[in-house]
Amino acid sequence: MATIRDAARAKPMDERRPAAERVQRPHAKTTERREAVLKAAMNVFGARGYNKGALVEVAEQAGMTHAGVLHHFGSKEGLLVAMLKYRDGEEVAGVPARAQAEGPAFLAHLVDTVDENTRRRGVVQAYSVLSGESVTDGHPAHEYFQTRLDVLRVKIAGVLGEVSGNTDEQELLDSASALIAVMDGLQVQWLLNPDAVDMPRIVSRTLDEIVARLRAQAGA
Amino acid sequence: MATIRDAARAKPMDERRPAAERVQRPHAKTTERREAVLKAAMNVFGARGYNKGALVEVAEQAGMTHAGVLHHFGSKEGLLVAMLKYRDGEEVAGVPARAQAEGPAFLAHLVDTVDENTRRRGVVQAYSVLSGESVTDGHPAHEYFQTRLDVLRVKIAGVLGEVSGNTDEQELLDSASALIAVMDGLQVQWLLNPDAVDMPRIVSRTLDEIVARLRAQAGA
DNA sequence: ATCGACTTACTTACAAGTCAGTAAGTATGC
DNA sequence: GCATACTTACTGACTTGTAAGTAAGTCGAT
Repeated sequence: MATIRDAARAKPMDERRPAAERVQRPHAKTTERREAVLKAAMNVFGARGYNKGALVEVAEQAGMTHAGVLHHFGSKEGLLVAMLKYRDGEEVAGVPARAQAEGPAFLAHLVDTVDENTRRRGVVQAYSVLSGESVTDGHPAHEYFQTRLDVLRVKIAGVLGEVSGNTDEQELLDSASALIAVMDGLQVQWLLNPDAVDMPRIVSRTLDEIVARLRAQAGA
Repeated sequence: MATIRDAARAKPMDERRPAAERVQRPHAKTTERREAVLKAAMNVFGARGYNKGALVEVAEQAGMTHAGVLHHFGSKEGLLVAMLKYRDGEEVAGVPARAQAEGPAFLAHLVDTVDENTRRRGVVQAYSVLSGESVTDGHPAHEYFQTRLDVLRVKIAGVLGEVSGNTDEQELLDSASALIAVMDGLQVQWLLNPDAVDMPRIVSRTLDEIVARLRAQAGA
């Protein structure tokens, strides 16, 4: 997104900060309106991707003009980043115990999430599209997915260690990588052919296998 | 890409077919030039994605103008489809025995490919970006990836059956889905953090586990 | 072998549209 | 009265695709 030409075009840093970053927040319904925009962004970026998803369409779905969206988030990139953060926050707020759960509970929640996802196609599509796009040069979500995956890998490796009693760090990280890969990879397959792939069944079976093998290795 | 407006704008069907589809192919170096364009397309679409990848950049890398590219492939969509087909053909031609291999040899070749891919970042990136994009509404590569995954799933399930002696169709297809998911999912993780993920090791270990479990089930 | 008819492989120039971002104004809550 | 939450109007950059022209390759008939 950020090319050399963009830098040349940029105006001297004046008061261009988006509304949300400012100190005061006078209007009562501001948070509400911003959420409407963020939800619209999920729809549009999920359906069309970040590059092809247009601000006008996001704005329309939120009931304002595209300039209104830019008023709130400063730039298209700002909107995407805000949307990603919002999504994370919502998941934590909506299902508070999930991310904080420890041990077996965390793994159970992982499988539950996969099951819920079969009824939330839009969310799955947004995740798959954006994580695919994020590996391109200079994509605004690059860092987000990078740290997300790193954090998740370490977290899962830790829990797998707890559950299995295995202490081989490399083995635990590899297993975590494989589990994440199965979940993410299946999403794409499921989106392209929902009838051919039973995500929850395959994920839970894979998880069982991984834990069983880690236990066996720990015992040996 | 194909909207209602396109249909209205379309000229009466005259001689608008791209060069390649015509009967005669006069110039000797045509195939060579077309290949140069297709390779450029791999680079550009791999680095930026299909939506953000511009024809001008493809053309530049191939040493012509964007109108020249359109002369050969008719449209941007035509170029992408041709590129996808070319890639498949090249793989078969470059490693003739690979796709046709049966039984254990096929599985060994899968792992070999993963290993090779660690030295072909561009190819991996193109595949990951485009397969992610392909789940969006009306993406030109949607059908390509849909059938590619379906074919691969059935093929792998068949080979897993041969190798393990297991005859549970559902189980074999699930295992195939999981194996494909691991390979595809790891690619994204590897692209985002190459040092954190050892693709060949994890894939071959996953494959071993899958075969072992299918054998155990078959024996029971 | 070579001449002429035709096709191919491009180029430059343009059309038409899309998109993010800016500037300036208005209305409304605080 | 002042910042906020917008809107309208506009700009400029970039897009794909088309039209028209030119040079060169190919081929059949001589």
